[in-house]
Amino acid sequence: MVRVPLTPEERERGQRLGEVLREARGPRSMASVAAAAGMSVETLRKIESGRVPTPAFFTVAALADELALPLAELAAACVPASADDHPRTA
Amino acid sequence: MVRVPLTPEERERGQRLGEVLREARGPRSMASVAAAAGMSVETLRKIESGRVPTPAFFTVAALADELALPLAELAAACVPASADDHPRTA
DNA sequence: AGTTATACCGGTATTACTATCACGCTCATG
DNA sequence: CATGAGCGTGATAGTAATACCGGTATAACT
Repeated sequence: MVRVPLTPEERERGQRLGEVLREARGPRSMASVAAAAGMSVETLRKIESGRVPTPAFFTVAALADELALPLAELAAACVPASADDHPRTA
Repeated sequence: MVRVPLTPEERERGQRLGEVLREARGPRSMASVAAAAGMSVETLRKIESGRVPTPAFFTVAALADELALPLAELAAACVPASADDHPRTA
């Protein structure tokens, strides 16, 4: 296996990412946000629904910027809080 | 064309991303950073060298976390300063 | 009823990312 | 000289992201 398929954990993480983004979009339409962020509506829909669990960095960055969502907060929201991979500051 | 190839601008942006990451890695070896961030050394090398201009969001997030680099700063460093895509506050 | 706007879904096409392998280069050390 | 660590490059393989298309459903408004 050259490229390992996405694990269920990664897919769940993608779902959380999508939920946070949808939350942040609020009442705005998918079309306007997608256009403002420079991507197709299909892509935004798949990201929000979690069907694209690991979007490109700049895709997420453009969305976060457009939605005034801090990137760090967005990344942190995707980790289930107890799954800390760097507990050296704990 | 269903999926548009990456533009030269996107590739340059990827090169800047790689440069910032390499800068942040400092004297640490690629192998240790890649292992700590959960990816192969080849992947890290390609990202740093800009040969992978648009890595996955969580790949970059893991690297930034490992290198103690703020995600927002990293994203901001990839925009050539004058190319502001949201001049509505200007 | 017809139109418009929004959103969801499946399929399809094309490109890009991730990983492994293999080889070459440089430098330091024995 | 041999060896090893670290970095670079190319080929190969397999999965995923992005975009376009057509169809469907719901709600609001004329």
